[in-house]
Amino acid sequence: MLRNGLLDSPSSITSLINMYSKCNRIGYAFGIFNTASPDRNVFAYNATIASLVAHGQAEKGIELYREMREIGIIPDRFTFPCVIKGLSDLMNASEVKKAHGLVFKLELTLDVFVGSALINCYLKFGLMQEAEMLFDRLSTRDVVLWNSMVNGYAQTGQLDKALEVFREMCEVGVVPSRFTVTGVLSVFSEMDDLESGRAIHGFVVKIGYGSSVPICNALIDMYSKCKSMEDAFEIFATTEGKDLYSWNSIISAHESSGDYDATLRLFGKMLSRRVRPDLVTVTTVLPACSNLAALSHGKAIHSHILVSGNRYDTNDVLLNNAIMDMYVKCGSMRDALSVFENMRNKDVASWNIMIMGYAVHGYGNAALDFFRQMRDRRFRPDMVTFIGVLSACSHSGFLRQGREFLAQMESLYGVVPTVEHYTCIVDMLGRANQLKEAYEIARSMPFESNSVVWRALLAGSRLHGNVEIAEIALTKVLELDPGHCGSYVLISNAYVAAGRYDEVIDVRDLMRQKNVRKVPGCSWIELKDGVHAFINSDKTHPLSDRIYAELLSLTARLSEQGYVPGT
DNA sequence: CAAGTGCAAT
Repeated sequence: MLRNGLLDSPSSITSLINMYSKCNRIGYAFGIFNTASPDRNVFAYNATIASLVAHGQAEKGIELYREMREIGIIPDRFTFPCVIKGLSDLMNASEVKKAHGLVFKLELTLDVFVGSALINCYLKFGLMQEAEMLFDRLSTRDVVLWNSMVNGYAQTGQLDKALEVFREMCEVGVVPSRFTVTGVLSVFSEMDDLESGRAIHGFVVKIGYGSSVPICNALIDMYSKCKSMEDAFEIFATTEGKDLYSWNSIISAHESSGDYDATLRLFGKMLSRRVRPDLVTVTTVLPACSNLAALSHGKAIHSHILVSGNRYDTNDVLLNNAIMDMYVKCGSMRDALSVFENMRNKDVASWNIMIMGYAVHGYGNAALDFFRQMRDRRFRPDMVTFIGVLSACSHSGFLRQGREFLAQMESLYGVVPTVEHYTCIVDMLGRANQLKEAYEIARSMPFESNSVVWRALLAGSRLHGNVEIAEIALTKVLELDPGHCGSYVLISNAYVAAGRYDEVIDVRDLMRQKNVRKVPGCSWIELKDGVHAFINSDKTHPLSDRIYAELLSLTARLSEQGYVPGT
């Protein structure tokens, strides 16, 4: 076509580039731009830069911007919005400052689009004063500009400021748009302010935005963050044309309310409705698998990620951490390790997950080995790292090293110990029957003690049948957390271990008096067709006879190996 | 010839 002279004018080239860009064919758009080399004017450059930036290829777009500057093409008011957006994607603050200087020189500062791009960029960089100054100077502040300010404050966590700007915009008579509403709803989600969220919901209906999918999505999220699940589900159920955000929002709502069964169910429903999950979906669903110890579901999601080509960024650290954590919590350190070893980018959390995994599965040496490796590769251990390290010492009985780590974590690594670290130490000493020292630490540690610490001490006392310390610990637990039924069971077991059966009855009485009920123990077992929940002594499962038979033989094999259950 | 803002997970 080009050779035939049908598209020989610069304006047709620009139109063609725009057409391909709109159809998401940036390869073609870029190709047209490249073949049209003698006819490249500012229009062709603008269209191509815009296309590249809009499709996440800011690097290439900025390259073109530099090229057009070098050959002496003067950028115009259409060039800057996409160039600034591109520089903001690349987090290149110094180039933005330069571009801003050029905008000033070319007298384009009063253009709303250029101004808006600059404002958004400064907001993204957290340079609030710069953004405010530009905003104040623009005389024609349209609703888009107001939205940028409201959302900029919302996204940087300055919630009060976001609401202040929102009120100001309403006062000067600018009618909120759909974009305003979603931003303001996110503020109320973050503030856990159900009443204000409901008020916005009312406004949404009144002004006729009720069928906007993004607004419904924001409402789902607001209601779920404000812990009103019924409302969240109601909105979801009535949203016409649910998109990826709708599904991700409702899945996340169930995940954060702790309903992991429903989380997985909704994920399956989403797939059956042919809505394709993305990185956000899987990073929300994986923890649900972890919590249910649903290894096969987790593995299925992992496989789905691996076979989905470029759909997922398999170098994403958070995604890989979620996969590793799932394998750790489902008990497969081997799979976790293989993910860890194949990760190109690792962060402190990646190491922490492995250390904690080895710790709780009883591989104390492996945990400490990973700690040393992480340190040698110049990762800075943090609070969580030391929880893992101390848990490793506790679970594997490395008393000397545990004490050493606690003593050195601040001086050598700059991590100030917290109650949780002391709890690990109390737990460690308790398991090792060093109950006096454990009690001393629980009593005198430099923090307000909490029930978790005393429960750790109680668990240690039970394990070794130390009724005296168990009683002290129980008193403390009940003082700090009166409803905790596990404590009654623990002390009851301590009396059993000490042979003081008459007092076991006292505990049952006490529980009755305090109206405390033991929540039945529950375990999960994964069979071919899914995860099954078992409540202690539950005989309702269709296969319970076979399962209990299997459990009995398992227990027998365990005791042959010298394992004595601590009940 | 053509442009700027929102909602989901860590």
